[in-house]
Amino acid sequence: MNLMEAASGYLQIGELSRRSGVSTELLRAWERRYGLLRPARSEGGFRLYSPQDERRVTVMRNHLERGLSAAQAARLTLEEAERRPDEAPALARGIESLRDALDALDETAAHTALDRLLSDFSVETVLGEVVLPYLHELGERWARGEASVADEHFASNLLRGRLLGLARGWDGGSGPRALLACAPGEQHDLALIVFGLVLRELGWRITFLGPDTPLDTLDDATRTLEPAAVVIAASSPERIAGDEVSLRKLARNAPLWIAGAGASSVVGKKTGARQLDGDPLGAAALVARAQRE
Amino acid sequence: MNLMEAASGYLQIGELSRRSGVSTELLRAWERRYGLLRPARSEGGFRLYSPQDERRVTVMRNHLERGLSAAQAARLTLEEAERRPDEAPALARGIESLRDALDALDETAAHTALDRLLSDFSVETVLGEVVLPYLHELGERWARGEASVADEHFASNLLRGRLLGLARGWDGGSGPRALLACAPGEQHDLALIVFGLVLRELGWRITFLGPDTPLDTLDDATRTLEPAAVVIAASSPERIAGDEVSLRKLARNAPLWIAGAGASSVVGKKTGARQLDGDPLGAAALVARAQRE
DNA sequence: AAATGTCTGTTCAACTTCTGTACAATGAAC
DNA sequence: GTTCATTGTACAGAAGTTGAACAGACATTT
Repeated sequence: MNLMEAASGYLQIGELSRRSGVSTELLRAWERRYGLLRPARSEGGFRLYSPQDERRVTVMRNHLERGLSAAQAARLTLEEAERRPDEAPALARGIESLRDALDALDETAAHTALDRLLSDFSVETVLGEVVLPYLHELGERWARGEASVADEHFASNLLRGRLLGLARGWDGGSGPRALLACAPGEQHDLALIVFGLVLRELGWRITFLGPDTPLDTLDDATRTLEPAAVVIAASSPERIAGDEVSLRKLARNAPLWIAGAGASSVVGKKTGARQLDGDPLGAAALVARAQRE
Repeated sequence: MNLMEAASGYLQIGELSRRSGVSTELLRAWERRYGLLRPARSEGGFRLYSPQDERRVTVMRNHLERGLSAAQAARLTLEEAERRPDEAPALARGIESLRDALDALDETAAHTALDRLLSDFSVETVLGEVVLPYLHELGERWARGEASVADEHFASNLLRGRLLGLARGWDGGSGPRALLACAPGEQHDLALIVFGLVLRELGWRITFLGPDTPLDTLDDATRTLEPAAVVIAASSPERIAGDEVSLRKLARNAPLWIAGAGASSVVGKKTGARQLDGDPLGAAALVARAQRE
């Protein structure tokens, strides 16, 4: 790295190319064709890329990897860069007021914050950018002993109410049906509700049996409804670990998925169940893709 | 995948084909034959599919799998897409479907839209972000001659019914009492009902005397109920302009507020009445604050 | 001065998509 | 049985898109 780069944090095209894995020719082409980058220039005319430019290249590559055409990827990258100063703070503010309200056990303020968010952003955005991050954070604070049981209950109940409100009518329509339930003893249903909402957006009909569902109840429902997917949420292995036989029976009647930290112990050939990890958004996409095949 | 990004990411036909499992030829055929998709075009003429298009393909496939013919499936898909225009923030979507329903004099659809809104949002949000803006817009269209008397009556009556439904039990509880009435000759009570609902949310008990209330009736009620506030709605000055004496008498027995465009001519020291201007939400907050002092 | 890196502008080849037409399989209508 | 519309698929030739390459001039470093 030369002096200019070291001092200012600016990169020449070669170094940016090495870091990003995009050839120098292509970096110039993206600049010329889509205006993706606006590097400053040295006295001699060399391009000097800022850290923001570097991030744009990363974002551009991510979009390309998802299958967008170069032109679309560039447009989207620029749009996001444009929008970031506007939308991101609004979302951040929303998250903050929601957290403050929930921490203060202030129901009215929490609803107001959610009203605000849902009026400004789509349901998917609110779920993915606010609700899930908040639940994650709450879980971590609870694990560290920073959040009380009361906090956790209050927030869960309030959010559950709102999410179930959004879920109204989610079993209507004509798409494939998914049967959702929490494993026996499992009380945490929020992430599963979010998962159902996202799957609903993908055109599915959702039947939700709620927390603490006995496996034979689930089996009955499976025979009746003949769903295209059955999803069981289990936050720890012991919820279902002893019940491989029931699971195997379930998996014979419908594609069976186990979600949550308790999944890994029972998935596989023994039970015929498949694992759903990661966030509810990605999980929903995965289930939908599997159904199409 | 970040759903917010996906919201504006346009796909070319090849990528949509890979994701949906429908061949490119067939995608084009569905567009040509049934108008199933309406992709935008790039400068060079390439089809650019929106996430809504992607969802339509999913729905179309669902219908086909259930044995419908392609033509029927497409027709159904288009109908459903018409009914469920997603992606927009929930509140904006709600406003639009309410307006569409009221403009079409479609009572069922209007109630459905309101149900949806009230299940997704708090009463105050629905009032402030939907009902009041709609009434305002309707008033303007009426002034420009774009809305007929029938439109205005239909919308008013339907909304009045819903609002009074929300108002059920609003005189119960233990908070301060407000006495609400429209001035003599005044028929427009909707904004006053909204005002009452918001005040109710703030913990007040509401007594509502309705449109066209004689001032001496109001005076009787004031002596009986001893309210913490009396609010008179008057959309034009002549409703009350000649009655300063009655107003003065009223104001001696309870804090008196005059709301609406007719207020300014009579407020002040002469009558002891105070003005309430602006929107009902702000007005309610103002009355509540005044009472606390 | 030599070596290396970067500049602009142009060209190219691989790939994708476009439009339009054609065709085979299916099943309903006559 | 024949006719006909429906529907998924196939192909040809033109055009759009995009990553890569090259040439000749200039910049920077050693």
